[in-house]
Amino acid sequence: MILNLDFNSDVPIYTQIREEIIKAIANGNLKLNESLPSVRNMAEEIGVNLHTVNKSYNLLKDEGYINIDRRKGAIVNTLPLPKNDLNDNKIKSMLDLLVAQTYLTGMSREEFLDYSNKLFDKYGVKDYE
Amino acid sequence: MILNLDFNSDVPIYTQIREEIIKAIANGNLKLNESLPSVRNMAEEIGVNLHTVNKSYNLLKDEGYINIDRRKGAIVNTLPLPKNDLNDNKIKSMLDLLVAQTYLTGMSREEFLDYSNKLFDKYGVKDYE
Amino acid sequence: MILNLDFNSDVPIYTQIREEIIKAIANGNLKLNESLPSVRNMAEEIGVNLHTVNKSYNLLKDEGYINIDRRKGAIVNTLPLPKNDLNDNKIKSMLDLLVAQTYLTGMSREEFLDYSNKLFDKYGVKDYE
Amino acid sequence: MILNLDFNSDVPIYTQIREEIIKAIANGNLKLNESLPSVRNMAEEIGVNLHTVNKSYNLLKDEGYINIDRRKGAIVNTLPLPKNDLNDNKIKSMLDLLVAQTYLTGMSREEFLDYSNKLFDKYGVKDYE
DNA sequence: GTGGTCTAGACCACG
DNA sequence: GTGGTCTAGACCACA
Repeated sequence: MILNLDFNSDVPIYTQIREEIIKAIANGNLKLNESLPSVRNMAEEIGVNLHTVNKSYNLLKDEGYINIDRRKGAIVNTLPLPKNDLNDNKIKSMLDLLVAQTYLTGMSREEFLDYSNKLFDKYGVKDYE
Repeated sequence: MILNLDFNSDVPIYTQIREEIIKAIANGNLKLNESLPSVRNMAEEIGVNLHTVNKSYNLLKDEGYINIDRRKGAIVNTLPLPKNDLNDNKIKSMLDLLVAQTYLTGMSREEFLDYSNKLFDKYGVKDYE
Repeated sequence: MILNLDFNSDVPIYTQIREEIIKAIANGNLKLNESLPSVRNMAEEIGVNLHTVNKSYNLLKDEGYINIDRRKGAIVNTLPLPKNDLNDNKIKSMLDLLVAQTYLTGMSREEFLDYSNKLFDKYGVKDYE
Repeated sequence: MILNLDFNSDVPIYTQIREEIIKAIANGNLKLNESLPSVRNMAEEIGVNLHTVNKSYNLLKDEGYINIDRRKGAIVNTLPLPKNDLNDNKIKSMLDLLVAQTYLTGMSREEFLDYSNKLFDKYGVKDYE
């Protein structure tokens, strides 16, 4: 389990861990129903505090990406996640800001959509099933 | 100048101000070369400290969205912004995460692209000129 | 950590702090990967507000001289800094003005170059490695 | 009299005017004993306040670069300026900082000296007379 | 214990 | 009247 973390970033470590795990699930590095490393192992592996990893796992649980089972530890949830208005709205709100920035910084609509498509390809073909 | 702020959010207020202003520029509520309210006016209007607004303005200046002119105060920069690798990479990195989340939460590629297109329409037709 | 500050100067204190730290790094008083005093300690030591020191540290971070690590505080970056056109241009622009002034005030080219060489000697022999 | 000013810079306008005039004198665009434009004309030409130009001229006078004569207005002083410890120390102090930054940002001593020599060439050959 | 954020209020530099 | 700087003091997020 390799996470790409930047300790000099002003993005909190627990947020970075959350984001890296989401990407890992999306691109298949973490398979459905697979167990994540234990909080303790993960913390040791990447050299951060137990609390930090714990916070990330709890975030991911609250958002529905993983389940935390007393016996089996943290496991990736079956996908797609049950529809969830909160997640949906968060995504749309982020997308709104992102498109505004894209528009203002001169990246074309076409370039944006192309790049989006490339990312969807990377993450799977679920929408074509 | 109405900004949609959530004082209970854990997103810093100066970040929210920054984001709201970017959207306002993109959708034309703030016109090119138009002056933004002075730091003090804006602060009073939205009920925060002037330093908070000041921090937002300086962020926007550093990112190229506005200029701070000693004579005229803060004014919207002419667009599109000069190409800027930093902004570009930030956008692509955000998009990566966003698509991962979209993919996992069951929003389809089509829905995502449709929504993106709607946002681009909202923000202008620059790419069809 | 002794900084040479002039509270009566019209150069802002945070700028003076920035400059003193740059010199301290260059002449080895601050070693690579060494931690700088915490914002609060430094502020107390030199008798200014912690926000003033904070601003200096953030400037230095933005310019690449130091990193601010959530775990270890502010630490001197490994050198030389990654090539950076912005810094490069700033230096050349300052040098332009400086040579103009030197030329007009009667300091000879030779004296200027000698003094420069002495300063390079003081700051290390990196360029002879 | 063309001055290269940046109204979005955080360097005060009067400072920029001062610096541009120093460079203009050094490279011969302003000849010795030549009159500078009147405060009023200069202000109109570059679109700034009278006070701003006035402040620049007074600075230049205090530093010895120009003389201000009631009848003839501001005229470039004969060069080189009379030796002046204040100016000398200012230059050495700026040079110190500049070399520190150069050293840390990886520009080599050779490149620095080469560039300095080029600038001296641009500004004249006084030191070889 | 570290830096990050925010507030309140003051004075100054600039144009 | 504008933003820039600085102070004092508080609370929070993070690790």
